[in-house]
Amino acid sequence: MKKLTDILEERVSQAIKEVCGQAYPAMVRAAADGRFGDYQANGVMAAAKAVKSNPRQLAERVVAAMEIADLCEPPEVAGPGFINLRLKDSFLAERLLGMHRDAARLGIDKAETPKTVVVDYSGPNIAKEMHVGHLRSTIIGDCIARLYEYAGHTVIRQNHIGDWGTQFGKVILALWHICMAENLHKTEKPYYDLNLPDDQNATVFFNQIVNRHQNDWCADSKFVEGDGELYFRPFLDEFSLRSKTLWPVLLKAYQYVNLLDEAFKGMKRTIKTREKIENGQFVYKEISYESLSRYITYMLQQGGQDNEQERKAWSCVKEITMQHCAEIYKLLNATLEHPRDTRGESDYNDKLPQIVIDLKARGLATESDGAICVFPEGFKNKEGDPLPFIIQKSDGAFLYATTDLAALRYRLHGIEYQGQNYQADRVIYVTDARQALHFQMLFATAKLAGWVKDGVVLEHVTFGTMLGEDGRPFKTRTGGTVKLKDLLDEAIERATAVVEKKNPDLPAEQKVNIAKAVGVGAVKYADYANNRNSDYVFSFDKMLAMEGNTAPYMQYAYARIKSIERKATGKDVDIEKELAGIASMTLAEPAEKDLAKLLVRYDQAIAAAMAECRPNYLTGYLYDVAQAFSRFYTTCPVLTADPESRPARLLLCDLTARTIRHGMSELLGIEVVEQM
RNA sequence: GCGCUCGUAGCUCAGCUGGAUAGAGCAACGGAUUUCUAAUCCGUAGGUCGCAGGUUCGAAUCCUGCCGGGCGUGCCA
Repeated sequence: MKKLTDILEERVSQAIKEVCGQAYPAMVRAAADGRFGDYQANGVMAAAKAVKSNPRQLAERVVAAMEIADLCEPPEVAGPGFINLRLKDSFLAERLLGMHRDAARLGIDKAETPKTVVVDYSGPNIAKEMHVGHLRSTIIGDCIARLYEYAGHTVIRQNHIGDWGTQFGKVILALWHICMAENLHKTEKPYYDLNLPDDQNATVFFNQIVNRHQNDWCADSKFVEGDGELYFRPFLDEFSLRSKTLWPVLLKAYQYVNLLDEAFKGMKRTIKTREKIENGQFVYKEISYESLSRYITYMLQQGGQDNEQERKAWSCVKEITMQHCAEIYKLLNATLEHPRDTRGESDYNDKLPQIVIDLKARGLATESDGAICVFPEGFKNKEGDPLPFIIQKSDGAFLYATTDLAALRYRLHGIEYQGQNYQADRVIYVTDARQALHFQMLFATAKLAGWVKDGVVLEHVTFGTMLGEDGRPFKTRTGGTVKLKDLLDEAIERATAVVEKKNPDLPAEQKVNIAKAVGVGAVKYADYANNRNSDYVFSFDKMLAMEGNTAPYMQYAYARIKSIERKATGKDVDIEKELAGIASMTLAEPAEKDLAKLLVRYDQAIAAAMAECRPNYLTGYLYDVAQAFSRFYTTCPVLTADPESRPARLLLCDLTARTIRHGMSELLGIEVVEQM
């Protein structure tokens, strides 16, 4: 079905055009106040100004010229020139029935011209657990992807994971430590399980570790010293089979390597390493222990056969991390589990030099203080000088600006996705607001480079910070970052307690499912319900409250409807038959009418949420629906209603349930439950 | 300094390209349950929309200035 507001807009605009001799938008909106009608057209006042006539009189003439009797009661002119529209019962009924007939899409059409939309979101880092900082990007991005997909566009999700940086040497080292602990120190407690000594004994302790490290390295030799063929390679070969159990160990070992790195700053310890040279021979050299992880990173980034173990280790770590992320995505109901949706920094690695070469060749990038920079117009630094977008550091290394440029070019020029080639019409980045300047410069640079065709939209969808109840960034009591898993587990735990209290007689398995839906749903919904631009205060108590604009409230409304459906047969009500028999309906009760009028606005709510990538427009709408339903529920009995009014009430229940289910489950990725 | 962003009821927040008397929830107070899940509903009270100008028939919304918070601002991401 055509969008309701579009239909009204068209009719009123047509009348304005007839009266004024020129087109002006009718600006049809849902009425601010029910007493003014259902919709109001605000455009006449602006049109009156343009044609220099009295707005009230113009409105009268527009009303006279308007052909809308099939849709609305006779329109009224009010105030300075508003036109108030009240939907005819017959038209309202027609819309409701149209929604009812279209089970899959609730009467909402797909976009006439489907676009290719890239949504870049979540972006976790390798070898780290997802934490609360990833929550907003993941779920807001997911909602945007779902919205565009539902609207009929081709959505390409891009999880731009942080899998290529200076920390990878450390991660590989951590993996190696695990391997050595398992093979050479079976009887001892691994170092990464030990508490570190205090300052006094630290030097001795750390020296022991380096010595052991050196000895281990020498011991792991089969063909030549330190080739890692004895232990490390077999370890890596079997890694996949054990990845699940190794994940927590890796996290610990990685932390431990970080500690070592800190501890060895300035200690001037050296350690032996090897490097393969041209003729196939190894050369050995001593490097400072401090720089070991950087050295491994260097080897990794060199690529090639000689550094195969580093690459293998790296890909093992990537695999294990993505398994962890997939679990979180599954729990969150984020549609980002498929490997094709992940394309991280490393995928662009070999494209980076060319990006710099191209930009230099076009004269866009220049050298400044040793770094290669683009200076897009309009960006200034503290001194008022042009602000650089640095694409290559003075030491020759590339940075995230370079990677982002490569990724953007890939998205604009040709994406390989499910065996087809796409070019993005729209690229949406979902990251926190602190990166706004970076993306402005990124987009400006891409435009300077001529990569962005006319009509292509680059968009940075920002969001604010999650705050604790003290109003400061959300942290654990000890000041650490909160793991996403822990956060969700706690939400589920709290929800379990509520379910247990409210509905102890449900089967255990069902209670588990309800607690998960309610707990995770509460966290997601609370985030969605906030204007994404503002920082928001995270509170379990508020989001799990059953009152107010919360997931449980929505889920409860849905469960009540399902309960009516279950009880129908016991009261000799054949819902399907009654729904099928509806040809027209009268909605006598105000609560019925209010609910009905809200239901036909679903298309508008989705359009608004999509236009500005604001999930809170959708939650706001769904909350209105749920509230209207709750009022209806208390004043209008359904199953025991008169045979004349019952079919309409059943229809309202059915549409409410489907709207809530669709909005919550399909668009927000929040499960609804049959009982709670 | 400059840029971005926020400032709305005691608290947490909505407010959809400017639209009529600014809305929810919590907290407070009062009411509703022999009837489909009271995890609900109804009512009362609570606001100089940070401040001051400006544009407009009309401003929480747009513009300017100021005040206050957060973030960013050349080799981290």
